[in-house]
Amino acid sequence: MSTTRQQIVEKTSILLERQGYHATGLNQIVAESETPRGSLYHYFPQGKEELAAEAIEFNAQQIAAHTRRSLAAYADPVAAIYHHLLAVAEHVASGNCSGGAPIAAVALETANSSERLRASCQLAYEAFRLPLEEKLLAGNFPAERAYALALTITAAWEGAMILSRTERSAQPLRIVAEEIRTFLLSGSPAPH
Amino acid sequence: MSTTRQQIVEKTSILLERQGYHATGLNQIVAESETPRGSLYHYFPQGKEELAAEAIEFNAQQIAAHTRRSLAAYADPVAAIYHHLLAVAEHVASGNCSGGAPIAAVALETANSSERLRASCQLAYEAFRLPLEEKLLAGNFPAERAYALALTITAAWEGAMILSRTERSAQPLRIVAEEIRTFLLSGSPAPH
DNA sequence: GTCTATACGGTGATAGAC
DNA sequence: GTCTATCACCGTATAGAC
Repeated sequence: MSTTRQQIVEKTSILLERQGYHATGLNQIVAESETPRGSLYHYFPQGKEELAAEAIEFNAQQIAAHTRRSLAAYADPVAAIYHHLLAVAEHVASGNCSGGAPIAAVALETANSSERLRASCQLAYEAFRLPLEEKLLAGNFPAERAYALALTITAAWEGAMILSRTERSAQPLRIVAEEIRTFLLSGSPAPH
Repeated sequence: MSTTRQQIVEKTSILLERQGYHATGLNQIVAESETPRGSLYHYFPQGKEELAAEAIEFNAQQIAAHTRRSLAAYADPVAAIYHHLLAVAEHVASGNCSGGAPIAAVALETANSSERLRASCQLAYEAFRLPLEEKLLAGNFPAERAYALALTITAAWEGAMILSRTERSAQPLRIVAEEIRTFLLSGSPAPH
């Protein structure tokens, strides 16, 4: 797989996360990824929409993989999820981060205007939720509970990302991580 | 207060909710609000940013007022919040809605590029949270719990809005509403 | 595969008449 | 207060040389 192509996709995913779809121009992508101008339409003949769709799917797979690795640190699903969320919160707080809320901006901007990008975002949110759901299932949460809880965690975390970015503070992420932990504990299946 | 001016602000708030900041052009605002082209820079001499800031604050006050009215229907805060969220979910499902997630798109797009709009969004999120917090306080939740819970509800609901828009289904909103109810019940202060 | 040049539409914003 | 005309700029996308 071409390095140039991969560089374009990765840089695009970062810019989309930070600025959203419409604020991210192809000129900026070419400039900041330091790739040849002529390569863009060579690798992505359908233009910006095709590139954005691929960047979103790339971003989603990266996050899903990272989440699975992170959750493997604890056998107990509640502890695993709690520590995973706290680690993400501190990573955001440290500033070494594209922004948090990896695809929310694109999802909101394009849900009504591009079926292709909407579908990519839907796949991405499933990719975010699945590692959580699997971990809860492995910890003996019933299937329906695991689904509803994983969906709720995904929603609460995405919302907390928005609040933290808006307030320029990791505090909302930290608070929501605590509340999620409390909630999961209150509904944990009895150990046997 | 001038009707023309108010029409511009209201239409802008709808378009920002549906499309975000960069996808919403001044031409579209003028056209769809059916206001005179010359009025825009007459009422908003600082241009698009000033108009957007006012639209966000208008939207926030509207939602806060609606939330307070809606929460007044039940004395018990858990029941009040639950029924309020369900009503919003069905309103979104009905389609008579600008989109849900009133300011999330703008918040994400502008958090890193416009201090003014970031500040407006921060105020808006406080306006969303306060009615919930007040209701919980009135129901004898301790102050710190009321704050953390109201913040978490705000985050989870904003995230659920994004998921529902992306999936084109009110199901995420309904599920998250149920989970929030369960969570609040598990942590309710003992009645006396 | 990559480059340069360019077409063409739309953007926010301004000037000046009325 | 409102209208029209116009500005300079930037967006995506394309054509054709190399």
